[in-house]
Amino acid sequence: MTTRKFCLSVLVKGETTGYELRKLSRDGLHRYFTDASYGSIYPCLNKLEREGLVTCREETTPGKPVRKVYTITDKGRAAFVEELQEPPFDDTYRSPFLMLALHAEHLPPKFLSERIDARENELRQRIQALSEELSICSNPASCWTLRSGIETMAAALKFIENNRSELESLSRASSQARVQAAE
Amino acid sequence: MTTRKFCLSVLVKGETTGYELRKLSRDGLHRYFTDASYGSIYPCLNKLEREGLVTCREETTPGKPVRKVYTITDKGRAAFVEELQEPPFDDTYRSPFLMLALHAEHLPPKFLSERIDARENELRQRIQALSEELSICSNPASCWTLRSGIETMAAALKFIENNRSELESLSRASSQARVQAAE
DNA sequence: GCTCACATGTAATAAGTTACATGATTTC
DNA sequence: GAAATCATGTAACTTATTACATGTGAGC
Repeated sequence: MTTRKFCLSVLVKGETTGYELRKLSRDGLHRYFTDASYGSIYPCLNKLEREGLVTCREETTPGKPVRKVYTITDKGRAAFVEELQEPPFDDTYRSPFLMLALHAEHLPPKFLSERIDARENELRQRIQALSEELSICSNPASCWTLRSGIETMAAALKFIENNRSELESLSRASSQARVQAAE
Repeated sequence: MTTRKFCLSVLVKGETTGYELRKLSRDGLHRYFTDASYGSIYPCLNKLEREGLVTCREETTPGKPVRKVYTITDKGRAAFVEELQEPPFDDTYRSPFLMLALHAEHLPPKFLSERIDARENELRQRIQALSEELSICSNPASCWTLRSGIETMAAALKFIENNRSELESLSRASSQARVQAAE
């Protein structure tokens, strides 16, 4: 259902292909909604076509594989607006990083620091990606959504930057304790 | 795998039951990591027991159903620390709310406003729940994680409060346009 | 008398992931 | 010559959800 909404969400804004959909689900704004693989996208597009919510045409560019370009229909547009108004509504946040933070005392200091670095970089990259998208964005609702993401992630990043030393101390302290206990 | 890490994450901090695990996965800090149902928790606990990572004892309180209380073993503790250091590490955020924001123009103004209210309330409730947990929290790593969650959600809430009118205008404007087009 | 909280568990079903299969072109 | 990008798709597998099954006690 997530994949379906995601596909329709992209398609109401314009034509696209399965290959592009997967990229969109990993790179930009749509990362907020899904992280879909080929194995879910292609069957989904076929199903949408069977239901008459999208149409498909094949495009041949010389020297490239055939692309199947999907276009949403009026029926598809109506169905999407309907489905948007159906539950579920609750946002979910799954954070392997915060799971690590929670158990910082049991992790090797080096591993923890590397993970914190990686998380900071991940946030910086995503903030930058969304900022770039924002700078060329003309649709007001898309801009709003991008700004929301940027500000939230900026807050998350700032918290880590300001407080990481505390977490790293915990890891070092209990790491030393383990070494001493072993002696 | 999410459910497994979640169960072990709770169990390293202390004994618990399947019933409690489900509540924890919905209410407090652990909402960040999973939202597990009985159908995933009970089979997971049985598997952990078979693997020797937890032990189980039955507790009978007069007038109440039998509770199966699970305790992590040394082997379980070691396995958890190992598994924590395995991928995946990427945080994922799934936001049906931002999906609505993105398509604000196509939604009825009343529905949108109700959803924004609901999202604000959801954030306020979660911030309050985490703040309460923080006020009685003694473990430094747990405090860190709670504060991280509180600050990030506070930023998300503030953004919505400051910018919701913009989104609501978009919805009203296109709603009026649809009415005029119909006339 | 009804509903909620406590408490465990299974079976059918839905959904998505991973790995595989295929193949051309471009870049290093 | 290797790797990356473009491009579509399937099959086996894993995982989790939903609904069901069962039963007690407390509060309204």
